[in-house]
Amino acid sequence: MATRTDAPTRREQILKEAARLFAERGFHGVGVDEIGAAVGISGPGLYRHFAGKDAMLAELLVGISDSLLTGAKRRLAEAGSDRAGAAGPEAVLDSFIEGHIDFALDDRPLITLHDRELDRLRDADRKMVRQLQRQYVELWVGVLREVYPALAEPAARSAVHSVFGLLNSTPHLGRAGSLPGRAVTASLLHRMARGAFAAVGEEGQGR
Amino acid sequence: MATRTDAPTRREQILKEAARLFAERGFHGVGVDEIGAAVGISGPGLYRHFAGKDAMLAELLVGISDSLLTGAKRRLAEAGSDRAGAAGPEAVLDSFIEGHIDFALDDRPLITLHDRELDRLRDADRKMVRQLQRQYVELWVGVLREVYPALAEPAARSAVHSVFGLLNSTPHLGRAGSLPGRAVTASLLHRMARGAFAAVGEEGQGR
DNA sequence: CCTTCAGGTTAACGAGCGCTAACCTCCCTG
DNA sequence: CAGGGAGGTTAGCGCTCGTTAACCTGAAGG
Repeated sequence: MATRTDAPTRREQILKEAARLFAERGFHGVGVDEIGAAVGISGPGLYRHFAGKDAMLAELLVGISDSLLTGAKRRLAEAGSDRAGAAGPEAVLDSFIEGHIDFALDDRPLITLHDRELDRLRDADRKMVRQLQRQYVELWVGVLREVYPALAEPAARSAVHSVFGLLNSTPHLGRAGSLPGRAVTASLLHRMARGAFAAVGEEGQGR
Repeated sequence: MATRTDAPTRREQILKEAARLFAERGFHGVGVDEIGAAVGISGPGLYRHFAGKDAMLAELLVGISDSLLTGAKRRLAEAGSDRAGAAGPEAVLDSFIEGHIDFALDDRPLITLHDRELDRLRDADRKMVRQLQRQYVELWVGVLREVYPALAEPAARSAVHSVFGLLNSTPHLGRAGSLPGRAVTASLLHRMARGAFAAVGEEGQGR
């Protein structure tokens, strides 16, 4: 039933290494020979698995966006049928934040690619990615406006984008695993995201 | 005494257009012919003004980092001798945030380059940029820990980087000037930044 | 009026890179 | 045991792109 068979296949190896290299040196900055070398084969052997370099980037970016959106949908559904039948929108928002942080911490190369190399896609793929991204944003906006009903929609959308910027800052935090521990970092990011939302959601706060 | 004479010279035209193009399509994604065409001359005429394409990027990135650092130093000094002789650290923090937002809103292409193409520099330039960046971060960390003395230094540094991510999200906000007005956006970003800092600065906040 | 020089121009070279062609070699199946 | 396809290999083509070379030109200065 699942589209994948069993073990981490060659394709996935390639995708993983390509993601890392693209994030490190940029899409144009890495050659197919390097990607091949990273998985033990050399150069054009990649073309047995992908139609071209562009196809790798496309599959990565679509995969990222789809994964984020799917995760958010799942979390929304789970919250709707969690315990008593209706967990508050606050819980959903926390769940969204948690999911995004997990992604940002576990797949840092992907999160880097996500907003860096999108323009290198051909039109069809780029539109697909953007549509998935927009759906993801809309889920956040909807939940956010449930938590803070006074928040206007444009402001909510801007706030969501800004919090994405905050959460996606993980690549800049520790160049070489100097993070003070994954759980600590996750908690810090989570509190900051909630604080940022609260600051725009609760209007009329002077100082 | 100033290193520049008077009017926006050709060099500056080139730098401005190069910044825009690099931000749009990436350093490797734009050719020298395009940069030349953007300022009315064609192709290798650029080499009368710059040693090469790398030199343009280097000058841009060093200029950005230096400008941010210089601005922060000035704001810190101004606050120290502002009115009564000692404006609170909160005012300095607000001033830092305001300055960074101005930069992020006025020079979006540069802010994009800032954390996107740094790895394409040769070692000497990259070290210079990183040193300037670190000094800038340290100024923020110092002020932040004055405002929130309970905040440990690693957490403060992470928080600063994360807020940079938040403030630097401006390129994702409105693709084509769909922002709800510059002042409104600036205010929103400012409140979110303060809210994010407050959330980590004031410990022991349950929910 | 001749020189000089800043600031252009076009032609062309050389390197790098994506991709294809042609070939090889297991392993699996009938 | 034939054979065929999956998954490699190396050689090489063609194009792009950064950079250089050689040449041109108009304006300032003695």
